Amino acid sequence: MTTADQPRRSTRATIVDVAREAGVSVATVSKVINGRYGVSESTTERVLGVIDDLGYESSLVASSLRRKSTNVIGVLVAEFEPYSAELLKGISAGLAGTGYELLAHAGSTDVHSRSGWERRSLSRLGRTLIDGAIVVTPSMLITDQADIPVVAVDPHTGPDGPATVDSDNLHGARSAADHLVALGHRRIAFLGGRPDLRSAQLREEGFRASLLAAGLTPDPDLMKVGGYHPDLAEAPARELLSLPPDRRPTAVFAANDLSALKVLEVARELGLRVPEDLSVIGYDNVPESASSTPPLSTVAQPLHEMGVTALRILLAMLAQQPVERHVRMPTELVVRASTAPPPA
Amino acid sequence: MTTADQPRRSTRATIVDVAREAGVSVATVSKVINGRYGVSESTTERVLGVIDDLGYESSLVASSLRRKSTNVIGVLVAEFEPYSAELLKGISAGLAGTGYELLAHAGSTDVHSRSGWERRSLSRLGRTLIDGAIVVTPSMLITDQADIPVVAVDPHTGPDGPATVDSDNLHGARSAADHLVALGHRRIAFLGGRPDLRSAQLREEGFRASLLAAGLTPDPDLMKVGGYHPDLAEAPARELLSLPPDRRPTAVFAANDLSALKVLEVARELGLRVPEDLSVIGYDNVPESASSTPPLSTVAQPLHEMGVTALRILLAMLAQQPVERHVRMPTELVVRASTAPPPA
DNA sequence: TTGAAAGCGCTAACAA
DNA sequence: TTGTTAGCGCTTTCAA
Repeated sequence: MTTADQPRRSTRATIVDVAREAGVSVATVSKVINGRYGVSESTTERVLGVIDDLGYESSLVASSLRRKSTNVIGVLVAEFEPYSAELLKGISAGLAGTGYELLAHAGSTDVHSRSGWERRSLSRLGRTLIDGAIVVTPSMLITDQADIPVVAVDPHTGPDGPATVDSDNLHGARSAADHLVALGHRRIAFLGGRPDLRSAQLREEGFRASLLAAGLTPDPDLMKVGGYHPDLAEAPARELLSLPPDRRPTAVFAANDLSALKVLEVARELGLRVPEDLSVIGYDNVPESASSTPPLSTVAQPLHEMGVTALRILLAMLAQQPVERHVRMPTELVVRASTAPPPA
Repeated sequence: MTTADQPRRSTRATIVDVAREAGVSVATVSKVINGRYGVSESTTERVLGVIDDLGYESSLVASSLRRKSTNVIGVLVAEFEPYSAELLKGISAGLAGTGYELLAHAGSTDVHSRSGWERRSLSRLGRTLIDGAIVVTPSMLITDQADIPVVAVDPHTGPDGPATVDSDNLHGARSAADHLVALGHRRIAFLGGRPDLRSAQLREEGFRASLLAAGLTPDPDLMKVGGYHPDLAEAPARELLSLPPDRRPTAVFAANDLSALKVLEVARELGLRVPEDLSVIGYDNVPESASSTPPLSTVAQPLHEMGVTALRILLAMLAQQPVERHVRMPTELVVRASTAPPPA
């Protein structure tokens, strides 16, 4: 049996098309779709047949607008870079069998005007498109913008915000800097992250603590901010490595792998060999860090598990179940080939 | 100045709230938001002020429903695994400055019932939520489900479907198998991909061609299908490696890295050393392949560029500009540590 | 320059 | 068991 009496529209079929074709009301079709009681078996069958014929699928947008819940989880990121991509893999894996769908939204287009994207995304999607959200490295404190459950991964600094998942940044940074110190480095630079994120502050703190414990004084000239982003890290990296040899750092601890990778790039450009002339260590252990030249020493965060955990917390919140609101995960030093003793 | 005369609602502000607060009609607020002409400067200012006070952001869902276009690009995947994540990174990077937002949708929850997810996603999101879509490894031939522009990455096999981006699978597979042959392997197994995808068929074809060219006959017992998915690849991998030593392959070419990684895992479990007892080569060069033990030899596809290209084609289609509808990208053999001459 | 009203595709009372 | 009706939050004619 073919389709409508009218010439086949080129646009997708709507519930109205189905209703007309099946000779029932729109409400009845809706009931069939959503498995509500009170539709005769014969009608159900007929409607289902038409739905099949027409290849009808309900519009997520339209039903979201009307319904209170949508069964979709939102993952809000500024952009899809290695860090958020790893979290996404974990979240996606954790989603299997939960009955939820996943919608990931990249909200910020410009590197420089990237504050507040999560507030905007949350407002635009919250309560209508998504039932709950995981927001990755929010650029500001999240309040209950959209009155949906939210968990933040690598949260913004500030007093009681949303539920959070992070890793032990203080300890992680300490272990990275300790590693450099243990190798014998004395002029160690720090290429910081986004100052608004608690993680960046803690990594700096860990760095300082390590140096102090070793009897070294962090040199203000060797402390730069790279914003966790390669584009933002390039200039400070270049400054650091362009210092005269006697003042140039023999090692740099970059607050994330992307910045560290950029340091590698700049070093190569300036003719500095890593690790012979310069040691570099990153943070995060994104997959890319293993395949750089040389492979990057770094501090591993369990990104997949952090994603899974964030999802678990969010699902518990959605199910109104009690759940811990702050989870901190361990880190691990990963020594690869970008760190070595300083040049003699 | 504080907010409403009414007790602050706990739900997000809507356009009605803004209108009430500003003492204008909803239509006027809409005009202000969308920069339409015909609103006095003073009114505009007042409305903008209220919007700011209330932290109002328009609901993507509601405006999508009413509008014809949404300025958002959809990326439709079955799940977020390394392959789609890499494409996503490329797409995300390419999106900067285009004015489009990105919404990535994971449509399939279950590994086993994963056929047709893209048809569903396309119907549910198309024309209402997204202006165009990039669909990754579609499980079926895409017709104009949603009458929005679509480009498929790693397309389904079949006659003229949507615009496509893929890489030279025939040549890539050939180079992988040639590598194994050149190392001296004679009993080479093939762990295939998803038979419905053109890429999987071509990789098998390339494999056969290589063996034939070397005067070897592909052994049907050593040809398995792994479906590109670790969960689906485990059983066939185990079968292959559990064969008696004289019939067991000395090398396996897995049709994608995820399957190859699974082979590594199974080999380890069975006490086979890689590459001493068994060589393994994958396909894709996802970042994970570089950090396995041992690092995986593989065939690189330029995944970021493929993502960027798919986006470029899609944007051209959206802009009604002429554009090539099929782009094939080159591949490159990446030899790492998982391949070596066969045991003597 | 402003607002009233219709309607996007759907769901949920409520009536019939 | 089915259909009528009233919206969800927004944009867009069209009148005022």
